[in-house]
Amino acid sequence: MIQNTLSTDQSRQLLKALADPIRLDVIHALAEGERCVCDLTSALELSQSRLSFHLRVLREAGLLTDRQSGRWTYYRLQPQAIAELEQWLAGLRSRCSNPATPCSP
Amino acid sequence: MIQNTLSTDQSRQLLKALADPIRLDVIHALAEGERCVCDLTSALELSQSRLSFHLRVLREAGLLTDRQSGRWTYYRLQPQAIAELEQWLAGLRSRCSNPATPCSP
DNA sequence: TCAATACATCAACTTATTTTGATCAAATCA
DNA sequence: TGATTTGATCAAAATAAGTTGATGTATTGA
Repeated sequence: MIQNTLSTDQSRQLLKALADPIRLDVIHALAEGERCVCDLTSALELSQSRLSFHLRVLREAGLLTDRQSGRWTYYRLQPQAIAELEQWLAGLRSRCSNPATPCSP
Repeated sequence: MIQNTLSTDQSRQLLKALADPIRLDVIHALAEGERCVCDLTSALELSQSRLSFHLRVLREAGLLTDRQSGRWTYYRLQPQAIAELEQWLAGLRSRCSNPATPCSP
């Protein structure tokens, strides 16, 4: 059995990080593997500081890790963060027994 | 095989709806079954309009349904909405092959 | 060393979300 | 009927999130 280690705060941070179209674009752009920021900037046609802001949100949520190499910073997905969120949601759902028994007619 | 019918917009709406502590409280308060708004108001110690606002967000995201009975409105969870979000996340994750092959040393 | 490139960060601004207090409509009860 | 209760909705205020343009630091290459 897999243990769910996400706190509610971590989960909320993940949910919020994923609830943004630009950040989903970033995730899709990184689906094939890691890329440097300048590459993402031109691929997504975003200003440097704007992209940097969203990369930080994703990184702080645990969805991305970064790696320095020379003057480039490479970002990479952490798909297990998504898996953990899935598990957290499954836990939430399992607590929602929803007995479908109305309190009153 | 289960089809994932959520659009990106629906998923974002669900993610956003779940990324709020008050709304998670509401979900937990409804875990045992449906409750009327006045009951939730006192259970969660929220002002009426504040709770009403969050109920609407949850309802519009598809996480709750409501039912009128006399002068009460009963809200109930739709756990399948969470299940659909889990599936959407699984799809997102599956697209993140993450080959772990750095572009450069 | 000097100029250029990559990228983080900051402050000011804009936009979106949430909260508050008030008003309103429907249902019920005296 | 008139008073009460439930709960939605609205406008204004408060707060949070995102954007912009500028500045700063590290690295590299000329």
